[in-house]
Amino acid sequence: MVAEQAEVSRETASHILGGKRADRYKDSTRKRVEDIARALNYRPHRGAQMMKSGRSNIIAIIHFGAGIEAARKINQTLAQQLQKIGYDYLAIDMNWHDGNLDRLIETLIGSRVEGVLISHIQTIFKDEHIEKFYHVGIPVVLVNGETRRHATLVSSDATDAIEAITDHLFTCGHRRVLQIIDRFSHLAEAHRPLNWNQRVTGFQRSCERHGSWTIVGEEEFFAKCLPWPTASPEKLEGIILEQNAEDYAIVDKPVYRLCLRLFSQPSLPDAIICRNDMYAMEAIAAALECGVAIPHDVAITGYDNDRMGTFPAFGFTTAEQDIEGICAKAIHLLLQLLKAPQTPMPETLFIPSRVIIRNAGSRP
Amino acid sequence: MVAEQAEVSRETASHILGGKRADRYKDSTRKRVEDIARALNYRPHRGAQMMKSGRSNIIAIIHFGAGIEAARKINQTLAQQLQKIGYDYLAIDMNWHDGNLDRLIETLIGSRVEGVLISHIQTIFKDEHIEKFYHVGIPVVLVNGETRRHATLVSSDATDAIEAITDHLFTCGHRRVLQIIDRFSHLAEAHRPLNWNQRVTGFQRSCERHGSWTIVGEEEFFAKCLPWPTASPEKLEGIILEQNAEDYAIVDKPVYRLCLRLFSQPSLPDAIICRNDMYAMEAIAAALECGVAIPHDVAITGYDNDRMGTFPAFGFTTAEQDIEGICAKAIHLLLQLLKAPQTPMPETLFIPSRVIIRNAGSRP
DNA sequence: CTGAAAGCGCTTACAG
DNA sequence: CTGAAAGCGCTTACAG
Repeated sequence: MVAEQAEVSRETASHILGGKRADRYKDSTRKRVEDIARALNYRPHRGAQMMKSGRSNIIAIIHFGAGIEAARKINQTLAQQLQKIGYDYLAIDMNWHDGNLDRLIETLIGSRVEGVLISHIQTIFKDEHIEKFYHVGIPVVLVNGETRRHATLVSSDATDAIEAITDHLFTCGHRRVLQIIDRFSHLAEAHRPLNWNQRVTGFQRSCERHGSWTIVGEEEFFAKCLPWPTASPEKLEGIILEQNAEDYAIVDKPVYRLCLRLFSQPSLPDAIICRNDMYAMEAIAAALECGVAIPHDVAITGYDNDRMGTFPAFGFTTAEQDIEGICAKAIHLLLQLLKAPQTPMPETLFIPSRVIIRNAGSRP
Repeated sequence: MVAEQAEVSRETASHILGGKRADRYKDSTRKRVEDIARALNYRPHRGAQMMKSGRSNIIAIIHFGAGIEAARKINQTLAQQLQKIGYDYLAIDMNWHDGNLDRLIETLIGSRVEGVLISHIQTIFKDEHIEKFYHVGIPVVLVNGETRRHATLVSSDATDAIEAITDHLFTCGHRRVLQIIDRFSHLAEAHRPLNWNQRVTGFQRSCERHGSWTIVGEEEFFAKCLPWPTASPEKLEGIILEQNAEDYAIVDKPVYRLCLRLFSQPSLPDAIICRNDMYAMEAIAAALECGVAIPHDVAITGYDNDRMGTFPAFGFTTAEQDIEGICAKAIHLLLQLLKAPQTPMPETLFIPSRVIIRNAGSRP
């Protein structure tokens, strides 16, 4: 340590600079030490502090998909809330990592992070990875995304919001409402993404109340559903159009491509429910390109309340997650686990979203 | 250390697990130690390692504005390139920090980061903050943004790109080209943002070659420039419209608002050059709202090559930064500084951007 | 091929 | 009010 070299005492400096027992010392001594420390540009060594105290005071925030506004806001909110209660955080953007998830986890454990928050977890991040944290006693809480063993998930629930949006569309006079989604109906219920289940359930509930619903794949849709039977114009109908899930991983702009195809057909649906605002913008870009008037010819809705949707020219109906609420809950659970590792935790904890009705969702 | 407790030797474990002198040991010993370590879930303590070796192997990446795609890509590229050469990184999103920049810097110094990369530095981050790193011998390299004392800046250069874009617009037959920008002409040359200078210079160069240019504030523009004098229709003219710089900080969607006002005028410019693709989208949103046809009535151009601009419906001319090149250069300089702290460094190092011509920039 | 020794920079009781 | 002692978990020469 430098401070005492330059002056007098030894770990007196530690007391004074550490702040804990600073009051026990004479003002003169304290001042002297502080001055010297400043002059010598002294900074405590974090590694040494961690080693002694045994605590790092660090929570890792592992996140995916910085491309989505709502996801960014969640990460930011997590970080800010952690800071507010005095924790430091270590932000890990999984998009920045070229594979080697194992090495990352080793690093985090080696850094002695005390807890882990994972937002919008993706399939690369598996049960066995969470397990590594679990083995060394580091609690993990998931924020939006999917469930994993040995971790609690706090997530927004799209069910009610999608139901309300669908209701709204039918109420506005739309007859045929299309929900575009990636394909998971071929998997067993338990293997379908949570969010997928929520969207489909909410949609179905509304459709059943107003009319009927079907679920079809993309090819089947174009082969059998179009052109629409014109028999009963007053019949209300919901259609879930499943695109190949790989399209979402591999193909750039999957919804845009689908809509280009759709909008070149002679008969259109009245409204399209998109998975989120980013995809809603893809639909709108396709509509503009094809000369389809929004919302006159087709209404579009999204999810997430992106900035882009706030322009009246796009202005689609959407839903907003309770970001503060989700983050607060997740951190609360993590803190509980930190204090009492054995606390029984729910597997999932859902928080509803708020619907935002905008003009592009309704007939003008 | 756990491994030896369970088995035999003591710092033999360190050698074997550390990997350095592992070859010196008998296979049997090695295997035994490794097995035990695995069984006991041993992870070296990063703090302790750092303390001993005196090196952290960590570079901090401090970044702003995750809302802009190009900025995100730069941060990601920096991180990946650092990893490739064996460094760990610590990502700091300044948007996540509620003030308290001093505390952040203390933390970083305490973490013994070996170097700092700051991308898209903003005004809150001042010379004196950089100085703190400088005092303790941590080199700082800036990536895009502004210059600071004791730091080298590696940045894209917009000059040539803006000149080429302006040239292109004039060549396409546009007469009156408007560049929208925030106001800095009232400051002395040295205090204007680098990027501002580049944009204005590139624009002026092109205008001087094709005709003339003027620079006006927003109010002055609406009071004096409109409606356009119709005297000489073949005269080519560039106008730099300066909005109040505070608008960009305080007002949401400054370009959108300006364009709403502009598009309600009886006579329009032929083309509008926006600061980046995000603002270009604001202009487009305003155009759609006002029934102004893009690019027929007004052509729009941006900068940064965002995803949104790749849809044909928006498809504005833009420019793409050489992100790989910028990052490689920045890291190269940082490494030099790490090896030889006294290496003389240039104050700034500019890397040109590549122009991408798209339909919305030209008359159809 | 393996172990004893020293020390990285700090903090926390404890004894003056 | 202040200092001597012990130890956090590791690594790196060095000596067997």
